Amino acid sequence: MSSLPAASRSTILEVARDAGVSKTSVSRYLGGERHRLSIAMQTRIATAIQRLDYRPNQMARGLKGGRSKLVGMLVADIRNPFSVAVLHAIEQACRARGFSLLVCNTDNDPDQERDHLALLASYRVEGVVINAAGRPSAQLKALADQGTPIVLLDRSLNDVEADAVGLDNAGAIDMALGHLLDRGYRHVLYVSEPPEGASSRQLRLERFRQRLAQVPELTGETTCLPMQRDNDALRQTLHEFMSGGGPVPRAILCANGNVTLQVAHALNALGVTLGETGLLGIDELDWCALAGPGITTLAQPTEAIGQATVASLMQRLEPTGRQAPPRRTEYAARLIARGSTRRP
Amino acid sequence: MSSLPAASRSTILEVARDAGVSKTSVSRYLGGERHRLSIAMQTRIATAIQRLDYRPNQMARGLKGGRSKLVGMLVADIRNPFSVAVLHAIEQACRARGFSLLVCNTDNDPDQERDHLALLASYRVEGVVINAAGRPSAQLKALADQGTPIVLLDRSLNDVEADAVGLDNAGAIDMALGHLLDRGYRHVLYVSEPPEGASSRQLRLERFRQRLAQVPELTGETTCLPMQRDNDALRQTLHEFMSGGGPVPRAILCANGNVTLQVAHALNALGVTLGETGLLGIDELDWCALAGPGITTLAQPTEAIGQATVASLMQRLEPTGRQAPPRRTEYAARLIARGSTRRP
DNA sequence: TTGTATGCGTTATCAC
DNA sequence: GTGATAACGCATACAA
Repeated sequence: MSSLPAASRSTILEVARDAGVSKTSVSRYLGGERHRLSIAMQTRIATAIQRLDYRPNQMARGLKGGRSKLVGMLVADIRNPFSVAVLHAIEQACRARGFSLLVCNTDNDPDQERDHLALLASYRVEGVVINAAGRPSAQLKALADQGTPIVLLDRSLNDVEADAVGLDNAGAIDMALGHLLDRGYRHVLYVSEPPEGASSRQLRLERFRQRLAQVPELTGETTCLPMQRDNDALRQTLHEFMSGGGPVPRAILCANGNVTLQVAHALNALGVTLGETGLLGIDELDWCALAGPGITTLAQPTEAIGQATVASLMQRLEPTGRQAPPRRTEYAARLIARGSTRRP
Repeated sequence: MSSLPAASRSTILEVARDAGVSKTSVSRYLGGERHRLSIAMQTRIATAIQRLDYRPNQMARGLKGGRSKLVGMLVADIRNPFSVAVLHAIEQACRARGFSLLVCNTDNDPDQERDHLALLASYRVEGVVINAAGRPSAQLKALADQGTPIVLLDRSLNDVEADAVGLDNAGAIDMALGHLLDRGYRHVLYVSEPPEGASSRQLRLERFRQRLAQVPELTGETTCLPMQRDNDALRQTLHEFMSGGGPVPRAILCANGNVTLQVAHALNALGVTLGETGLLGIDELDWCALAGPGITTLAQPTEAIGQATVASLMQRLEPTGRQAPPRRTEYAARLIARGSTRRP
């Protein structure tokens, strides 16, 4: 059995010929209109499809009806475990509904984001999930005008009308500060990446400051730094905080998983004892139980977030759901207390 | 400025009309044949494209020439940081060459793998990168016969002719055992996930046994377990190893990053002191420096692996490269020594 | 240098 | 029930 070189895929026409029927009938068979065909024809078509190992060409299908069966997803940082967890849930949900996911990583670069958005449009994706890196409002508006539903993931864009799904950021900060207070900490350093262009970062930062003003038992500071590896600036900042003159005991609150990682590295380098100095991070990471006495975290319900995202999208795809006003879906964080917030 | 509902995207025909030229000329303009057009026409077309915000429809484009500009990637476990790192590199490389990446996660499920492979075929992807979960030989053969280049990532499939890229597994095991020997360990437990269907796991396991037979100073055991969370079986196995009667000092060698994580959790629960008992893991993870005295690892060059993968694919896409015999590209691991292999 | 005509594989609109 | 046939948006052989 010699394999023919470049045996081009069979088409609906070949199936029709093989079965001795018309293209139309085959198309109907595939398009969920079997009930309109005679049993005899159904079986003949089924046989032909099997024999030729026929697979419909999604390109052609998309060209004709505008139904690409594709959902596009823009991820700001594919190496972020939180993003991947949500991505995973989204992919499953899409798949369950007959959609495939075209994933684009923007590496937090607005330029790449713009390019990728254009790309997704050119593939006529039927919906877009975007974990925005910049403010691609123009592109998104173009998509929206074209009738493509958009869901904003984790980060909102206030100048674009779209559903949004994410964490209850204010609630998370409240939960974090409540826990730290419970555990007896009195002075908190909030460490974040620069909040520009990431609404969730802004919201968390804002809420932190707000709560500080409201809760007299608590004082604190904030610092925003880019989080590369071997971060001297971060180490320096932490060092100053640790040796500063504020109230004690002190604690550090990390705005997201990436920050938690870098802060943990820096504290490690500084020889800080976790617990004595509190440490709490937003985002659960699979190693948090392993670092020192374990790092206390606020887990985001990634599965629920992913499911809600796709649910929103699918609703907008229904003829009835198109017009509804934008809706924001928020989920509460879940506290996972570990040794890093247990004072000796 | 009221936004028109569902303002359908403009087509090449509208651009042509707007510019007062023929479709063909516009098509040429976009297809990299501008040099064949008069300057006047070029500018008119450019203007029209801008004004209409025209974007070529990739679906139609792919339909005509079979050039979907899509590369499909099947990843066995999207939540594995190693896979994501390689995925990241592959995406960048594809993008640099004008291709987009259609990513499918199979969750190590051969059924999902088969489905996704069919899906990729239906989108007429021009190449496939597969980090195989099962033995989808039939599907891959169909793709290959159809002329679609395939690259096997990390895991080989011996009954399918395709390029392969991955780690030098034997070399990595040698390096690991050499390091453990250097550091004075004498008895090694090799922990792996079940190797069935993952060639790299098989190769590493085999080599471990082989080296043990060759090196008289070293004795050891192997165990293969599925790596879920809260793994009682694993904890039990490790406990027995630690309290067993073999030579000392003892060390544990983890077959991949996932194993390292679970073993670290189990050792943590058992209260084992790292270093006194050696621990070395294949795959570098970003928290390895943080667990106890730091975990020694063998890093895979994920960037190089990703680049080589795409390079292979692109070579096969050239008319000249189609016929070349399958080629295997292997990269050496890099040792990152930390406290977990430093005896007190 | 530019334009015309045809076809890619599919679905939808008609007729029969 | 079933089958021609016309789009869908684009690239390309061919003609001018």
